[in-house]
Amino acid sequence: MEEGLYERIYEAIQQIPRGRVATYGQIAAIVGPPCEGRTVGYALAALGRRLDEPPVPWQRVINAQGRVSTGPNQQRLLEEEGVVFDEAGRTDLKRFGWPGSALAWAEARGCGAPSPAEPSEEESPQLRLF
DNA sequence: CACCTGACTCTAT
DNA sequence: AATAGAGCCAGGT
Repeated sequence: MEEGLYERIYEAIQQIPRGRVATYGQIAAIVGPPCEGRTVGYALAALGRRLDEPPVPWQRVINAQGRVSTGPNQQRLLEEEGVVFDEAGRTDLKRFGWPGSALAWAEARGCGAPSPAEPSEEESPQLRLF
């Protein structure tokens, strides 16, 4: 069953937990090429004319600058989920960014099974929620 | 079948 | 830090 590229994008977005945000680029990375940040934006733009079930939490997708792309309404929806924005309308992706994206990305690459021999482990991308 | 639209990201000034 | 410009794809009419 061949689903459109947009469908895969929607599913990736549906994996973003409440109170957490992901960037367009992040979603694109999860879906994989030829999906790019803008493609995600295009897919979401098309959402306005489609009712999906379950609904796609489009509000949790923001741009790489940590700012919403659709206007103050989206920001308000996120604030109701607990996401905090500063006066410049930016949020700290280190705190509210969806950390699960890295895992989803690895899965998409078929790296579900960690290799027994993993040399370079000197520098871990330690995700600190603080 | 061709044309048009659309919610991004990066790099350089 | 802010602004400007270039690159790119899928879906609907």
